[in-house]
Amino acid sequence: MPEEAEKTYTRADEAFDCIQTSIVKGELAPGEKIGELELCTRFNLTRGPLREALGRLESRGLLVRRPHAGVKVVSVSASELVELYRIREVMEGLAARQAAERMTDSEIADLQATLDAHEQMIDEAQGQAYYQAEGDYDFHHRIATGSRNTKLAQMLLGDLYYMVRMYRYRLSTSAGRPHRALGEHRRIVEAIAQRDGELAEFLMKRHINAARRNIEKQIQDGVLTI
Amino acid sequence: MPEEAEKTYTRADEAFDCIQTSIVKGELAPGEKIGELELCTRFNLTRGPLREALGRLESRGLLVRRPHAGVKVVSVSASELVELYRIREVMEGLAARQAAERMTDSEIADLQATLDAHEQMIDEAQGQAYYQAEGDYDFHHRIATGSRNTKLAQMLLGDLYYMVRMYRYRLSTSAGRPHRALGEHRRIVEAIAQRDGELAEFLMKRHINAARRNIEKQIQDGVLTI
DNA sequence: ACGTTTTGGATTGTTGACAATATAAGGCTT
DNA sequence: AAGCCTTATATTGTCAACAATCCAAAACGT
Repeated sequence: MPEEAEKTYTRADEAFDCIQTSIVKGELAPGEKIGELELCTRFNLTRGPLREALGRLESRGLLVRRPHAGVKVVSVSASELVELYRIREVMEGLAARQAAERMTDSEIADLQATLDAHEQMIDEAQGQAYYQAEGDYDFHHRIATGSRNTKLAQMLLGDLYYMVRMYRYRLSTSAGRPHRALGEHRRIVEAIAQRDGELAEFLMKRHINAARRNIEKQIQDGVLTI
Repeated sequence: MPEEAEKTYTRADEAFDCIQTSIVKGELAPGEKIGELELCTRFNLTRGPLREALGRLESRGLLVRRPHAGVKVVSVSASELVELYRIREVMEGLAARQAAERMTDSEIADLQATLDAHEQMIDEAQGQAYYQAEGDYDFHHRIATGSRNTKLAQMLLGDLYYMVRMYRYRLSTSAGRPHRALGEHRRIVEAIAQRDGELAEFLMKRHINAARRNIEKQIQDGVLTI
């Protein structure tokens, strides 16, 4: 047999995943105060593992906790969301540069293939923001892991993306943006394929910059109220 | 009365702080396997709060945990340490730029004052690496918080610095480096005082780059074996 | 009627006992 | 003698009861 990376899952892991996805999907709204007992009944577990999971979620910044007072889902202000994109800009810029230096040829080929798939998704699911977002997430995910920088990938995938995705669900991507974003993705992968790390970094930073400006515009227009 | 931000500390918070500092100070060596009972007796607490603290520490990447097998302190390889500095380069570059835009005049004055204090420390405690490291930490800490970017500060202060400090204790700063580092700090603060964000970013990136090269040299020379 | 204090309820923090699992030692087979 | 399997121990994961704390509603005084 090739490889059995089967990790035994504990109840706390389970709780962590469940609550995290619930927050990201918006089933637990930002700012909402949640009781431990309520969570226990909802996810079928006892308070021991739950509290361990809450500790992890707090440390990741998805929850805020006041002793004896309870837990509530973190609510990110509009300005804080913009700040998140400023961080993404520099970190993913680095990830793109290191990915250009370190991704294998087959990984790059895979990446190009997924871009084709994304294009189809955009054409088919015309305006289905959800699938566009998933495709975008997939792209950035691959670059992060492709950087071969363990901590960088961990910070991007484990911290930033979850917070960004919390708001992806309510962000209306403006009309032409998906196609333009795909084009930007293509150029980034081209730079990576040519092993031009400097260019990949530049293009990735500009790509996220554009996304940030798009959000700032929505905030100004009052479309996005947080 | 002005403001009472007195937070009630729970046993789990206590455990978290204790274990974290123990790891950073090297009292718990990297790679060391530690039992829960041992930790309980050492820090005088029971397993409930302890496990919550362990969850937080794992999520921050200071521990690795295998179900039913135990916890062990994370051990960062030499190459991973270098990668950490690559992340610091871009993130602290951003922090410096935003600090230049957002720090108050009095904060900047304070920062300049601390640099004077650092200079004295370096002169007095000739070669006392510990105090140099603390001064250096203080400088970077102030810039991170001065950026007014909550998440950025959280990631730098809560994640990266602890991992870097784990190794600061065993890194021998090369002969002339403290003075040169102080000079670099001075120029960064100058740029911030002039509200030149672009320059501050550039200088900060170069500063951390130099620190990284210093470490790489130590690794090559075999001084630092991880 | 409004603000302050007090008390009750509910929720969180903590504890110790119980169940499940991995590591390690010992015996068996080849 | 070496390798595999079995078993025993110790450690971790889980649970349910107890204690401490905060929040809100009611009672009191002004």
